[in-house]
Amino acid sequence: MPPKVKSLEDREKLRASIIDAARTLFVERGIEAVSMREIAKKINYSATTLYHHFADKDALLQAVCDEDFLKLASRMRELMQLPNLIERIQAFGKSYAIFALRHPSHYRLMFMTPRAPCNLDITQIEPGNTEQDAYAQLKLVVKEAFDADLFRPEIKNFELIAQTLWAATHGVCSLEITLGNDPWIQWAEIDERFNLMQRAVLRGLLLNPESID
Amino acid sequence: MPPKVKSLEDREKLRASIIDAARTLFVERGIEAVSMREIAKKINYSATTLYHHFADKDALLQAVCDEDFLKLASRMRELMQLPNLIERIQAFGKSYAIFALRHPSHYRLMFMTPRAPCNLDITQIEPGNTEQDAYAQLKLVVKEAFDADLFRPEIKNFELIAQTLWAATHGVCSLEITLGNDPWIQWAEIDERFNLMQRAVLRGLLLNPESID
DNA sequence: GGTGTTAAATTAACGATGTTAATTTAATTA
DNA sequence: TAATTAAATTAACATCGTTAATTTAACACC
Repeated sequence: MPPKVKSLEDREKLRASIIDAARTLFVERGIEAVSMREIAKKINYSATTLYHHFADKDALLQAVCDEDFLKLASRMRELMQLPNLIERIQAFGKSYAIFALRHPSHYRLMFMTPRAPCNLDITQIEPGNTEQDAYAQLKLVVKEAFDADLFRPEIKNFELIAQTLWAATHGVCSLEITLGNDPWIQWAEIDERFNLMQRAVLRGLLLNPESID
Repeated sequence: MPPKVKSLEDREKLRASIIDAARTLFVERGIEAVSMREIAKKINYSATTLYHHFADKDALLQAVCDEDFLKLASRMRELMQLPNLIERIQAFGKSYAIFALRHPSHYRLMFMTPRAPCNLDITQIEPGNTEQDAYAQLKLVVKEAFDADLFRPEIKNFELIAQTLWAATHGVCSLEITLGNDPWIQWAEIDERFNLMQRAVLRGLLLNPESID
């Protein structure tokens, strides 16, 4: 018994519920393990209906990621008001890590899965827009600190600094996600690992490393 | 026209050729995009033959990874003779990164794909054996440097240091693999990113950071 | 109020996948 | 020569992403 002719609002609602169902399942069991049919069944629709809202599974995945990117960006945005620049950078990293470790499957989707080079065509997110793009925000803080000569002078490129800070936190989080439960490694506590990484890399980048001791 | 009754040597040879074909295809096009039938066709066998040598696709994948882990470990092993401890640590990181970036799909298989917690049952590799386990080697160098009091004294746990060094390099490499071609980010040169990370994190960990300037 | 038109959903179907069952082939053993 | 058995094959199954064809029902107009 198919209903008919929906308002634009209803269409939007259905689209959102598809995304939510997809995310829940992706996060629960991994992307490849979830079929379009399952996603559809979860919201009591037939599989083909999904194709009226998304071109294919990849497009649906991209939509899920988009929402998550936005959420991450808005969470990050709250930290931008911290007055002390270095504290702001530290809080930024910590908040990012908490997001990653609380939503490991989201994080895997977003930053650990090589996908078609971030389909700029499909994605809704405008790169560089600090409202939407967490990386753009990181660049902003780092640039401020860079302009205030807080970093070692031989580093000429502030974007390189941002990328290094990002990679450091990403390294800790993604290793934890991939191998955190692996008996092969006797992992130290994740907090210890994160803290040491953050302190070490900052000490190595800052002009006055003792300022964070 | 099926041949028949193989010597144990022949069996081993076929097994190896399956692994090689699988690796080649996995690396070329990614794990999920490659079917058992394709792997089989590449060596002129039917798909079911693979199942006489590997329980399923995952077991075949594990076998591919095992070989790669061994290769990585043996490559690392050559560096262990460098006399200077810090140079050895640096060379270790560099060699690791070169491996990761030259064989991104291998690397993805090995360190970026959450799989059943490193099936200690299935894997051939003995964790801790420095002949087979690159991480065990890293621990060894780091412990030596730790015992020589090269690191900051407030860091009490040498394994934590090893894990931080690993995460730093992994962060740079895995971001490059996932997003290196993404127009969203204006990446600095990968060499720059690697070098800055290595210098920064070492400076942050070492008792005498100026020793690497 | 009936009649098209059209959007939204459905069922049916296609080709490909991982995997299993049943079968064939041929070398070894008795 | 006959029986056994390992190694391979072909056939088949259920499921996947996806497309085509079809049905359902709300609206616009006469």
